[in-house]
Amino acid sequence: MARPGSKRGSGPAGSGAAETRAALIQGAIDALRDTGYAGASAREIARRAGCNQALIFYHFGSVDGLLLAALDEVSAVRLAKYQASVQRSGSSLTELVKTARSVFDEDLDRGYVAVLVAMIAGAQSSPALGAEVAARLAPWREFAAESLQPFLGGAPLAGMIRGEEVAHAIVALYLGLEMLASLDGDRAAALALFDRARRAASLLDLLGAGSSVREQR
Amino acid sequence: MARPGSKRGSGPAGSGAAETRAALIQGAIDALRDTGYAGASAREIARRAGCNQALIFYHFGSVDGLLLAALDEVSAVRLAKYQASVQRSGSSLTELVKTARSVFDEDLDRGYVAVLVAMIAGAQSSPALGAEVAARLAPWREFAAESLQPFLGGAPLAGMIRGEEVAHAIVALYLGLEMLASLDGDRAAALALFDRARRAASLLDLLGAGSSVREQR
DNA sequence: GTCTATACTTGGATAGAC
DNA sequence: GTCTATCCAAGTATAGAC
Repeated sequence: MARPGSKRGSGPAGSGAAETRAALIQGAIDALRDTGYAGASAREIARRAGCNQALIFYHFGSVDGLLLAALDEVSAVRLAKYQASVQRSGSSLTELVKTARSVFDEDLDRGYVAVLVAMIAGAQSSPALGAEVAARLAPWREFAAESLQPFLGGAPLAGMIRGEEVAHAIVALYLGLEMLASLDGDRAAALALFDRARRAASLLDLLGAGSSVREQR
Repeated sequence: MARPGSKRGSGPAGSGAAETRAALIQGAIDALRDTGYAGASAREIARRAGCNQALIFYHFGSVDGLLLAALDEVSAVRLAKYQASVQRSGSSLTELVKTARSVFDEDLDRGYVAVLVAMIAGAQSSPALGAEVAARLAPWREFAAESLQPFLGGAPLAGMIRGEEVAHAIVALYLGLEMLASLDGDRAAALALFDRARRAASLLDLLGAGSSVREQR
């Protein structure tokens, strides 16, 4: 079952074109997480991927092209996981917050949100990159809005808040918490906030228990 | 009143050492705001300051040294203004939120928070820089906690929230809103949030009107 | 204190051998 | 598809003239 067209395997494990692409993308994710956009150079990424710097340009055209592919990868993986987790958490706001907490925790471990933050920050250096990053952030924003929507329809707070506004705030808060956690090297403050939110949520769940929380219209 | 030691004035207006330092700091602020940490190179900053690239190393030792001086400048200027504004806004939460909104608006215009965001993001590239940035962020966090403290003591929500937690969330939210606004090139979503918060605050002000909102102990 | 000139390093990108 | 070699642009930093 040896793959054709691969003469030797000094690079990434497996050494087909797909494996090389995957290794480069993972190298880009690691570099963005550990050193930010400024440190995510072609040579640094290739070093982490264990292959040659020229391959970045062969497979992705440019460094920014690779970084955007890395962002795509992160977005796809995380969005799928988030959606599954949120669905599993059912219709209770308390459960949603608990899910958000564990997801945040895993994000910090894997550096997924760090990648997003680094790319948003790096996007300042070119308008074209900014547009690409914005397009990739859009699904996250929609997802936040959709996850919150069931709880805003007939909840006790109805009329006081609008879905997109809350979603915008949640996304901003998520990004900001990641920045502070990475700066401090300490996620305790962020996790404490999630715990506090969970308690507030359980209160809201109680208040809305008999009312129309689960109603559609 | 000609200053000694300055032979000619092709650089910044005035052309004393202090003027040059100020021009470089302003150039660094502009570069960080417009192009992020990755784009804030010695040559780019010097171009914006209208003077020579070598002067950065003469006056500040390194590019990072200048960027930190720029962050110092921003921190000092903004903190002074914030404190004055918050004191002027008195003891009503509604007024505090209104103040926060106008301050946020001005920050986006001048790019002050953009500088902070860029430096936090850029700090990923070196642990030493991270420590310096963290130290400069500390006063902002303390200020947020102090501003909120009068409203958390005996407010209706007392016991549900702790000051440092809220302050942490506010700072994170502020940073995140700045990131999203700069990415979108549109601050409307953020401003709408401030308006929503103001309405919520006026509700809280009403609820706490007769109670111990202003009590010290 | 400020400039020019320059040394040196790193980064993006391509050509061509294999 | 991958590697070596290389070009060129841009970056940090310093030396030395003025």
